[in-house]
Amino acid sequence: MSVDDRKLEVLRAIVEDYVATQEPVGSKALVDRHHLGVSPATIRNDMAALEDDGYIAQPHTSAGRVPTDKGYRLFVDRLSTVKPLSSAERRAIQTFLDGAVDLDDVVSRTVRLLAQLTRQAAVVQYPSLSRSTVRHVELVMLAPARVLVVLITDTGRVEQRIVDLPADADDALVGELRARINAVAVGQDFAAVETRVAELSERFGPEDRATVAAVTGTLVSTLIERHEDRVAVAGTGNLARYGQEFDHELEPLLSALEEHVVLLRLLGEATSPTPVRVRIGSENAQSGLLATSVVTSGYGPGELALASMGVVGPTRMDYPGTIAAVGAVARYVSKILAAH
Amino acid sequence: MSVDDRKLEVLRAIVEDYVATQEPVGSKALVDRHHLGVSPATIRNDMAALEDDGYIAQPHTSAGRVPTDKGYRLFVDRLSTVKPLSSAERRAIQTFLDGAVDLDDVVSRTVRLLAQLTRQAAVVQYPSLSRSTVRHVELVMLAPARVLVVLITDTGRVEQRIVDLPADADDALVGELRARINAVAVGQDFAAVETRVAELSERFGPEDRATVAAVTGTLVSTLIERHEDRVAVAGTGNLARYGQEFDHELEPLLSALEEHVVLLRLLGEATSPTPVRVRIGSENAQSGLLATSVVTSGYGPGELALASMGVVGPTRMDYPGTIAAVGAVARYVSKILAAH
DNA sequence: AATTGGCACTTGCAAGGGTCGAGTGCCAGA
DNA sequence: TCTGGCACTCGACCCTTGCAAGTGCCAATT
Repeated sequence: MSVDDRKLEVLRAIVEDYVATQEPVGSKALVDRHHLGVSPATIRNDMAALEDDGYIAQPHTSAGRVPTDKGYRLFVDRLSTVKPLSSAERRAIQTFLDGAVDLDDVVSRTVRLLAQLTRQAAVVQYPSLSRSTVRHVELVMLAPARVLVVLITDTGRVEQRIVDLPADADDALVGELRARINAVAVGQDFAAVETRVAELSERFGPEDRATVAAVTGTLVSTLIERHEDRVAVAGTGNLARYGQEFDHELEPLLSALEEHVVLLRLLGEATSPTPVRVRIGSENAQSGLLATSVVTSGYGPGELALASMGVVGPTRMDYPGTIAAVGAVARYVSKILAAH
Repeated sequence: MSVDDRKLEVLRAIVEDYVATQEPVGSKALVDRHHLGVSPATIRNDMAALEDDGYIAQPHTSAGRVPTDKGYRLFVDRLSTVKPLSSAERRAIQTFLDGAVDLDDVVSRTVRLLAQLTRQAAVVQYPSLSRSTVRHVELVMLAPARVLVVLITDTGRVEQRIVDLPADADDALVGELRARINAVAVGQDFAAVETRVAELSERFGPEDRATVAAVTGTLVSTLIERHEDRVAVAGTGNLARYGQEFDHELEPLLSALEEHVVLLRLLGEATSPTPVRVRIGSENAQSGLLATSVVTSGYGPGELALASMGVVGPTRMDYPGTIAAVGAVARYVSKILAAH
């Protein structure tokens, strides 16, 4: 085993021990717990080198070493092996998710499942409107000058809005409008709907154009405004267990978890479902989250990821286990959505 | 001023000082800060009596006194005067809530507003399905054997469910079913809908009854299952600020705030919008919430409260301010709902 | 050149001990 | 019924000390 290899092995051991014990780890404990075939003094030299390179640090002079964000990054990228889920966990995923009745249920079950599996805070984004397509648009007259617009997407998501019309409308007009909207919108993604629906009012007589514009305008604004999607959060209590660790940082963290805008940025842009991404500590560049790591994965029925899910926890988390859990849940949810 | 009156005055002073300083309050500090016209020794006697009666307690022998749950209860019931909101707060309520575009928006704005005003965790129940009435039921065919059921209530709430039919249906059947359901359901409360819709299948031919039953069954189960309403939570981070106080109790508290079932029980049965209710510490009889008080108020457009809102905080909270804030927000939201 | 054992050094942490001060309860006197 | 005085209790704080973990460096060994 070459020297560099051993240094990496030492880093791996430090990360694993530190994650397990939550205490700075020294050279002696390291040789005791892991059967590296060398003496503590040798390890000390390696540790000094690792510290020079910025992978580990000591909280104070006479303490053991603690991994830095950079150290965790190296660990995640090159040292961790995928930890397969236990069969109990696998079963938990199935039984937990198979009972879901609709999209809302899938999301709320998923977020609770993730929180429970990882014992951390979980975040699940509702499938993004912007990447899904329209399955149906329904117009319901509530009053002569009031129409409910219901938008149904191919992911099963439903959005509704009430429109006050500039003038009274009758069933015939609404019926025609419904038919025309669906004719141009069904099966299209949202960007396409936006342009195609805008051209609709030309097909109607001048006296109806204001009404048509009110309805299509609402539809388009629903597409745009709700573009910033909803997210579900669970397991914030799990973070309190690490209370000591975050110390006084807990409050901004909890606040951040309530800010959906922040969460969406956190979940980031999901492009394809497969790879699980990890953002560690300061890589987040998000004020309340400098002491946390975020493990995310895209998910969705097809090749494209419609949304993201992930967990938020302390940087000293069990990365292999968390990555495996997030990946497995994302794959399973994707399968469920595809079957729908 | 009679002796009993002074004892109550002492209790009031203790509660106010303790809430302000978060530290046990002694006899000397009491006479200094409040101009009771007597000496510390006299206060001590009163305090001893109050302690005998269980209104206050000392954490340890040589410390000052702290109110007990019973003491807070007496304070809330008889000693606290309503603290009018500042004009800034009043304005905040208006500007914050007036921009709401739909029911979801009203609820999410309300919960954030409450959290901000009281600097505690806020909980708002969505207007209860069970007490509202049906405004419209819409059926949308998604596929020959698949129908989307959309339920719209008079509070503007929309619930949807997808039904897989036992056999293919055509537009005519769905149209007739839609008409009949609306004929018997619109304007009715949910209990009535449940019975009246059940009788519907008799009006259809035997070959369609299974289809009708599938749709009406789904409708009814939506009424029942979604009966347990959704709640919105905000401001959990505010609780972390009291971290020391709750000590290790923070985790179960956060967990409880994620359990919607627990929250709904906490919000309790709202019967009429007006009175603000306060549950103090052990009165909650809810495991994670023994160190917290809950201030709730019903709200709704009419005389009957459709739902509840409230805040959760430490027992040592500013009761007059919190009660005023919750009451004012509840009244304002009720007004908004009535105007809708 | 890499590894190792030894050794001096640093430093946080826990325990012990002493002082301080806030606060109490009680009692005698007004 | 109230008040001043007094002895007492007990946690908070500070300081010291001993301890143990862990380090860095160096000379010796392989």
